[in-house]
Amino acid sequence: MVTIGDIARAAGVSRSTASYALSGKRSISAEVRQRVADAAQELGYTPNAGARALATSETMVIGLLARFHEDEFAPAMLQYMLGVSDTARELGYDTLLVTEADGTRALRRITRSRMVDGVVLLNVAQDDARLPLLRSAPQPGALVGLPGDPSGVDVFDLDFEAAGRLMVDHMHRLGHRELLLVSQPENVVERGGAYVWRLQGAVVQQARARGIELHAVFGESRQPAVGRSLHALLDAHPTATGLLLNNEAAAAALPSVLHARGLEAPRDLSVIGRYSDEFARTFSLPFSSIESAPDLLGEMAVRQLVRRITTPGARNEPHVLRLLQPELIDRGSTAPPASGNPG
Amino acid sequence: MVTIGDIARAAGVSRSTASYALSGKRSISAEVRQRVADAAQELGYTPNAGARALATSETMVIGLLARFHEDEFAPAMLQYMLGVSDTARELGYDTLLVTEADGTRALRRITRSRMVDGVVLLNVAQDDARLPLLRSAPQPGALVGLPGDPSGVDVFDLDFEAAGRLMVDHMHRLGHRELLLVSQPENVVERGGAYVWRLQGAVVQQARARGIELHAVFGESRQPAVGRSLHALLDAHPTATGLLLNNEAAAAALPSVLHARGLEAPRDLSVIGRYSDEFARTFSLPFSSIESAPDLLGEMAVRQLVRRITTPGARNEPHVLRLLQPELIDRGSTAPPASGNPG
DNA sequence: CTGAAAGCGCTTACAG
DNA sequence: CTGAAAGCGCTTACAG
Repeated sequence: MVTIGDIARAAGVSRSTASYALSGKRSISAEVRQRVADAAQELGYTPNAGARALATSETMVIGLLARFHEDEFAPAMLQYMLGVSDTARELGYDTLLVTEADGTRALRRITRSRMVDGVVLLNVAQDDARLPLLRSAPQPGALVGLPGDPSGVDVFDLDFEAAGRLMVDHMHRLGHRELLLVSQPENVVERGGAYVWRLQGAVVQQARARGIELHAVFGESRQPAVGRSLHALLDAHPTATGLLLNNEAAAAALPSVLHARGLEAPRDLSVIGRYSDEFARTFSLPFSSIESAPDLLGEMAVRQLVRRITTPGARNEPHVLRLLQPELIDRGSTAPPASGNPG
Repeated sequence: MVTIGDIARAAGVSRSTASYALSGKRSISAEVRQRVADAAQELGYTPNAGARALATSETMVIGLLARFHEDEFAPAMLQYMLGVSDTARELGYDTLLVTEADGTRALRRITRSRMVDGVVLLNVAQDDARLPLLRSAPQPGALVGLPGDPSGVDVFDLDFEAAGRLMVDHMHRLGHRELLLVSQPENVVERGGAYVWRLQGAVVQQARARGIELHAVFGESRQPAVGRSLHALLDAHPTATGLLLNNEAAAAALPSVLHARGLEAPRDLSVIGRYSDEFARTFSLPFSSIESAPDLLGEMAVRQLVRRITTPGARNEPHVLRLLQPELIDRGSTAPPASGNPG
C-alpha cells in the first residue's frame, strides 16, 4: 500500500511536510505543495483510515442503528436510512449500518471501540434501552423519534400529537362525525412505540373536543391479517365516514380492501394516512396523508450530530428537541360525507 | 478511554501478556488469564478499532455498495441489504453502508483507505464501472448480480434465464398460448441491468419454442405511470391469458389495476411475478412468483467474501459464479385459461 | 509461561 | 517555510 512516506520520498520532503501539504494545516511553499499533490495524485494516495483515526481520534464515520421487527413495515425504515446516509456523505462522513437485534450490545461495541464519531438511533422507543448507554458514550447521539426521556441527546421527530389533531380537524371541517383510526399493531405499542399513542391520544382527545364519535383499533402489519382487520373494522362501523391511518401496511392494503367492498375514496369514505410522499408514489397510494418526512428528519439528525462532532464547544450546548409540524398533502381522498350509508 | 495498558496495569502484567490473554493467541496461565479477563470486564475494555486495524490490517468491516435510482423500486433493495448486514454481523463483521451516487469514487475511498476488509456490490450492471476498480483493490469483492465480465470477483445471482423459461413453461403447461411480459423500465436496461434482458430473452426464446404468442414491454417504476402502462398493455392485448412480471412496482400496482378492470387472477388472467416471499407478504401480493431470494443471495455473497478474507490462501482460489435455480412459489394465481375472452 | 520492544501509518506539537 | 520526533493503541515476532 502507498503511505505518506512514499509521497514524501517522491516529493523529496519529510513526512510531516507531506502531511501538512495535503491537509493545508500550515503554510507550505506553493512549489512543495504542488510536488506533494502531484506525487499523491500519481501514486493514488489515500490516507489509511485506521492510522488517521488513531492519530486524530476521528473516524469520519457515523453509526446508524436501525432495527427491524417482524411486525413493522420495513420499507418505511429505508427512507430514514437513506436520509441519514446521504446527508452523512454530503458532510464527509461514511455510515456504519447496524441492524443487529441486540441494539445495546451493538451500541456498546461501536462506541467503545471508537469505530464512529457519533450515532444516530432510529425507531426509538419510549423507554429505549439504548439511551442510557448512548448518554454515557463519549460520542454524541441524535435520535429520530422521541423517547420518554430525551435528555443528553438531540431529538428529531414528527409532532405526532399535532398530526392527530390535524387529521381530526380536517375531517371535522368537512362535516365528518364518525371516524375510524387504525394505529400500528399492538406489539409496536407494547415495545414502546410512543408515536403510536401520541397520535392516537391526540386523535381521541380532539375527537371528543369536536363531538366526533371515534373507533380506534390497532392494525396489523402483514397480509392477510392487515386486510382482514380493515374489513372487520369497516364491517363493525358501517356508518363511519372517515378513516385515519397511522399504519403504513394498512395504507398499502387499503386500496384492495376498498375495491373489494365496492367503496371509493372520497365518495364513500374519506381517508387520511400518515406516510411520506415518496412512500405514496412508490406504493401507489391515492390517499391524502400527513407527511412523515423521513428524509428530512434523517437529514436534520445528521446535521446536528455533525455540528456537535465538529464544532468546538458544541458538545456542551443544550440539547435540541425538534418536533416537525405536520403537513397534510392533499391527494383528494377527503370530501364531505355522503348523506347515505355506504355500508 | 480505557486502553490495554490500563488492563495490564490492573492485572499486574505487561501489555503484551494482556493482549495475548484476551486474544488467546498463546498459552497463558489460568490465573493470569482470569485476572486480565476480570480487569477487562471491570473497566469495560473494548479494543480501539483504529489501533487494531493499524496493527493487524483487518478492520472487521465489510463495505456494502448499494445504489438507488429514481426509476427502480427501492424497497426490494432493502432485503438484499439486510441479508448482507445480518450475515456479516453473524460472522463478526460490521457493515459500512455506502449509498453514494458515484459508486466508483466511493469504492476507491473505502478500499484505498483500508476502511473495509472486503466489499459487496449490489445492483451490478452489465458493464459496471465499479468492477475494474474492485478487481484491482487489495480487498476481495463479492457481487449480487451477474456482470458481463465476472472475472476477479465472486458472483451470486438468481438464474434469470432459467426463471424466464420456468415462467413460460408453467403457463404453457396450463394451456396458455398468448402471454404478456412486463419488464423493468427501459432506463434500467439502458443503465445495464442485465437481469432484465436475461429474463426477457429467455422468455422470448422459450415462448417461440413453445409456440406461444408473446407481447413484451418495459414497465414503469412509479405511479401513476405503472398503472397506466399496465392498463395500456391489457387494452392492447385483450386475448392474452397470462401475465409475467419482472418488475416489483408493476406487481405492487397490479391488484388495483385488476380490480379496476373487474378482472380476477387466475379466473380471467394467470399471473406470475418475480419477487421474494417477504416482498409478497409485505405488499399483499397474491400472485405466484419466482422467488428472488434476496436474503439468501446477500448471505451467500457475505459468506464467500468472509471465507476469502479469513481463510489463508483462499484469496487465490478460483472465483465462484453461482446462479440460484429459480423456484416458483405457488400462490394460486395461475390456472388454465378461460375459454371466453376476458377483454 | 511472560516481558520489552518494534512497528502498523498517520498527525502534530516542538524546534529551528 | 521545513524536519525530526513523539505518540495515538494495538499486535506480534524476538528473547528469555
